[in-house]
Amino acid sequence: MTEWTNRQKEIINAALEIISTMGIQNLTIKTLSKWINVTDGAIYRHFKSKEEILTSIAEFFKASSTELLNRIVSSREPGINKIKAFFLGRCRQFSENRGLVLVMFSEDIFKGNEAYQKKIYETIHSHKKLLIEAIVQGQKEGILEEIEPEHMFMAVMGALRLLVTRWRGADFGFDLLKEGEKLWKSLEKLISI
Amino acid sequence: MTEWTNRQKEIINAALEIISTMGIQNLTIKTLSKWINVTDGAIYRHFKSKEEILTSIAEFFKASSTELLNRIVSSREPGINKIKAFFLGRCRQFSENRGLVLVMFSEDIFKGNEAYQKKIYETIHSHKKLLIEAIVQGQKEGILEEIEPEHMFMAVMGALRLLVTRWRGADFGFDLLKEGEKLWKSLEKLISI
DNA sequence: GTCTATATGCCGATAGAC
DNA sequence: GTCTATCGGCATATAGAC
Repeated sequence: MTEWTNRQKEIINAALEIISTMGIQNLTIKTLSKWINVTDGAIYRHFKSKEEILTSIAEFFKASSTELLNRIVSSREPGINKIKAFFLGRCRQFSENRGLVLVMFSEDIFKGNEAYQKKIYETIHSHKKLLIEAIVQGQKEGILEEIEPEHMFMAVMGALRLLVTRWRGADFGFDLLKEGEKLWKSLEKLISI
Repeated sequence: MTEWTNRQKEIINAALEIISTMGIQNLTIKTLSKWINVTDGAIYRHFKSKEEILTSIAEFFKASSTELLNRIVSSREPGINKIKAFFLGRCRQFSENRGLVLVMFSEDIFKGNEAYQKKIYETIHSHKKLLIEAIVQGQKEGILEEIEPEHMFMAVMGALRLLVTRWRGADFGFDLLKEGEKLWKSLEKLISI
């Protein structure tokens, strides 16, 4: 399933809003149907199960972030610029759709939904692969420190994750992109030679 | 509550085991009572609610990690050694009790249990404060890069978190302490001048 | 497509016998 | 302290009228 009806899109967006404002725990068929002003039974006209809704969210996430990544990878920029573009692109993406934060940073939440987990895992993994290629490229260009590329990946993405976690903890109360830019400047100092 | 009966300790440990093997979703009074071979009603002789069990887990976490941290802080080591000791100490701690991983890295999971969240939040926050003091100390000693201490904290602890997440994803199938040591060597290169 | 009504199951928690 | 039995609540999902 890669094409959705308008109602389906409405449901997916509502689910993302509920997740980001009230937490995944409160995403039930009931809260979802109330959100878009229909009764709970009506939801099942559009999705055959709650699991299918979650899987659709995973597909939405994949579609919207793969686009960002492909744009970056196909550019002929130095490795470090690619990493920066990804780092800040993610900040922008999260700012625009807060629901995606939870989708991406929730290893436990969706336990039990294998289709969902598999898709998220694949997506994150392919991103990781491409970023590590950019790191290797940067090392070859003599700009990045010569450490295990995977370790550099962990430092950069781990820092981003903590920033986003703090942002959520602060109820999205600061400008993620602005703070992301500051953080990136610090990280750049660390990873550059 | 800071002292527990044997049965209570048994229940707390069982809960941690269930969380680490089957996920927090499957921690119910029923799975818990089955795990230690009593009926569900019997649990309520030892804890008055499920919430109280979770809060006890938070207290257990606090007790076991504060001890580590105090030992480190009171030492007269250079700042960077303190950070290293904390980093590897955490790896060791998680290796010894896998349940603690989920306790620490689960912003969402325990939503709804305010007592739990508050305690975990306080604990993590006090650790962060002490670590940042160690970073500032290291910068004064001229050993660590002169960037925003908070950003260095995020890079180091974020990387640790991703390592631990990978460890869990691999079903604890590699030696966390060993991989942690490798990761630390890389991080040391990044943050040192 | 949406409504109301309902089936089914699991959850946390309690009562009372032993 | 543990047992069995049970309550009330809420979850997903279905059936049938409109």
